[in-house]
Amino acid sequence: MRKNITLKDIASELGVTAMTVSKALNNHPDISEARKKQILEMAEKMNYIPNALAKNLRTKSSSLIGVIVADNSNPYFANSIKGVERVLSLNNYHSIIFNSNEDPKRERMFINDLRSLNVAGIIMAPALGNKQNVEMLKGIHIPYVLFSRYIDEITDTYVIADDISAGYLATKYLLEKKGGKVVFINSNLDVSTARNRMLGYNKAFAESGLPIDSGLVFSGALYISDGYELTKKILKKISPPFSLLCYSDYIAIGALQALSEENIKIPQDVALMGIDNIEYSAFTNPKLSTVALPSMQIGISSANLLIKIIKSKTSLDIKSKQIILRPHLMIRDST
Amino acid sequence: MRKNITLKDIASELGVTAMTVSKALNNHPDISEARKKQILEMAEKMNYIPNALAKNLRTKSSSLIGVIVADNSNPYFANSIKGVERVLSLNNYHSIIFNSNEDPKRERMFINDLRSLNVAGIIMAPALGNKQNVEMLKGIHIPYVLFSRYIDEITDTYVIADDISAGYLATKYLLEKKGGKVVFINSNLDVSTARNRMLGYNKAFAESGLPIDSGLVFSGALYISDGYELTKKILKKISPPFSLLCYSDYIAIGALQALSEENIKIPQDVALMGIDNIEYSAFTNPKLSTVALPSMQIGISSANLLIKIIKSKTSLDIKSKQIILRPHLMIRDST
DNA sequence: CTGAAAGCGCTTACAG
DNA sequence: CTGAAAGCGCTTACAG
Repeated sequence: MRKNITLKDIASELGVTAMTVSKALNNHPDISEARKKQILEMAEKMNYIPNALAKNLRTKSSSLIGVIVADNSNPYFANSIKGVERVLSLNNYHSIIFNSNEDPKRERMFINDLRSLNVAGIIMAPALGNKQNVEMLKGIHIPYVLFSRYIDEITDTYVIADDISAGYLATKYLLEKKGGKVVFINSNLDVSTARNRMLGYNKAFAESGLPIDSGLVFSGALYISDGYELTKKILKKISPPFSLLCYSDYIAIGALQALSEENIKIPQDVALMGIDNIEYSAFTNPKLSTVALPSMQIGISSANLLIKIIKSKTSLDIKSKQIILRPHLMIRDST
Repeated sequence: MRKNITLKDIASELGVTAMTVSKALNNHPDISEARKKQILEMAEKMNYIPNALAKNLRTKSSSLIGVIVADNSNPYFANSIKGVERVLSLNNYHSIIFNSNEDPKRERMFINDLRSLNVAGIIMAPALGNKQNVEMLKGIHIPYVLFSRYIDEITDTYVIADDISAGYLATKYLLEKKGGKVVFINSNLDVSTARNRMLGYNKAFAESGLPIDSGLVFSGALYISDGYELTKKILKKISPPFSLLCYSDYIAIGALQALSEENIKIPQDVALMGIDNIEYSAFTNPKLSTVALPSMQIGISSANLLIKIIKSKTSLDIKSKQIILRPHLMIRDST
C-alpha cells in the first residue's frame, strides 16, 4: 500500500511545522488567514486524508459506534439499522455492525471488541433476555442505547415501540370485529417485546370482560416457518372461525401460507393479523392487516439519543433516556 | 468515562515494563513461561482490554473493513451483508456499514472516511454505473472487492452471480413452457446486473429462433411499487396470456399484487417469474417461481476473497479475483 | 529473557 | 501568529 500523506509531509512542503498545519486544518483561531489558505490548498493538492486513528488516540474521542442486532437480514432490524446508519453518517459517526444471532456469548465478545476499538457508544438489541451484558455496559460507562427491546424496564436506556399497546390494539380490534376466539402465536417470552405484546393481549381481554382461554396462546415462534407449522397444527386443533394474531408480520406470512394451503377463507373463516408492518405486508394476498411499528424511527431515535448522551457533559435524567414510540392499527384485507 | 487499563498499568503493578507485558500478551517467544503466566493472570484480573487503535497506528494494520451498499434493508443486500459479517467477524475483522442510496457522491465521501479510518479493505456494491470511485479505489491501492455488480468486467475485482445465466435460464424456461410472449420488467440499465439479465433474455430468444418484440421490455424498475404500477400499465396494453419476467423477486411481488387485483389467473393467464429467491417468495400466493441467486454466498465469498487479497504479499492474478457464482431455477407455482 | 529508546500521526498546553 | 516538547497506547528493532 502506498504511503499516506501526513501533516508532516504538508508541513515540510511548505517550510512550516506539523502543528501549524494541524491548526490550519482544524480551523484553530491562532493562525493567519494567508497561512491557512496556503495550507488548505496544499492539503487539497496533495490529496491529504487525515488519520482518524491517530486523532482518536490522541484526543480519546472516536467516530465509531457499535451496532449489535440479532440478525441484520430480519426486515424489522434491517429497517432499524437503516435509520441508525442514516443519522450516524449524517453526524459523521460510523456504524460497526454485528449479528449476535441471539447468542449472549457472541454479544459479550463483540462488546469487548468495541471497547478495544474505543467506540464512542453502542446501540444494541440485547440478545434473548441476557442481563449480564447490559450490566457490563453500564459498569464500564460506555454510552449505550438499547433498541427495540429492553432488559430492565426501570433502569435501562432504550428506544422501543409500545408493545403493550401493539398487542392491545390488535386484540381489541379482533375482539370487537370477530369475537372472543383470538388465537395468538407469540415469540420467545425471554424478549420484552413478546412479554409486553402478551400483556396487551390480556389487557384487551380483561377490558372486554371475555374469558381468556390459555389454550389459544402459543409461544416461541421465531421464523416464518414457525408461523407456517404452528398454523397447520392449530388448524387441526381449533376449528374456524377464529382470529389469528401473530407476533410479527414475518410470522404472519408463514401463517398466511398455511391458511391458503388449507383453503381457509380470509378473513371470513380466519381473520389474520400481524405486528410490524414490514413492506411485504402491503403486497400479500389478501393484504395483511397489522399494527404498524415505527421500525425505522426506532433506529433514528436510538441514534439521536445516543449522540445526545455522548455529547452531554452531565448525566441525563433516566426518564429522558427512555423513549417509547406509539404503534397504530393498519387495517387491510385480512381481518 | 473511566480510564482504561493500559499495558503500563499492568506493568507497574508487576514491577516490569510495558514491553514485557506486550510480549506476554502477544505470545512472543522471548519470554519465560512463568512471567507470561503471571502477566496473563494480572491482565485478566485487571480486566485489560487492548487499545486496538494504538495497535493499528503502530503496526499500520487494521481490523476494520468498509462495506458500502445501496440500501441495507433491501433483502438481497441484507442477505449479502449477513454473509459478509459472518466471515469477517469469524476472522476478527469488523464491518463498517454505509448506505450509498445509489449516490456516487455519498459513496465517494464514505470511501474517504474509510481511508481516514485506515481500513484494511473495502467491500462494495458500486452505486449506479459510477466509474470514478472504483478507479479511485484502484488508484489508492486499498484492497477492495466489488460485490453483486461490477463496473469494468475485465479489470475489476468482484464476486457476482452469473446474471446472463439468470436471465437466460428464466427466459428459456418461459419460452419453452409458455411460448414467445415474454414480457420483461427490468431494472436500471446502468447496473451490470440489469444489462446482463437483458443479455440472457436476448440469448434465450436467439437460441429459440423466435423473434424479440422490443415492445415487451420495460426498464427502470427499482421498487416494489414500480413492479405494481408497470404491471397495471402492461395489462392495459398487452392482453394475456403472456409470461412476465421481473428483474427481481422484490419487483415480482409488486407485479403479483397487480395481477391479483385484476383477477388474472396465475400461471394460466400470466406466468410470473422473479429473480433472486428472497425468503418471501416461498410464501406468496401462488408461490413465486424464480431464479435463485446465492445472495448470502456472494457476501461470504466477497469477504473471503478480500481477506485473501489483504493477506497475500504478492498481487494475485486478476482471474482469481473475479468470482462468478451460478444461479439455478427454482420453479414453484406461478409459472 | 528483560528493558531503554524510538516512532506510528496526531493535538494540547505552553513559550516566545 | 508560529514552534518545540510531550504524550495518547502500543510494538519493533536493538542492547545487554
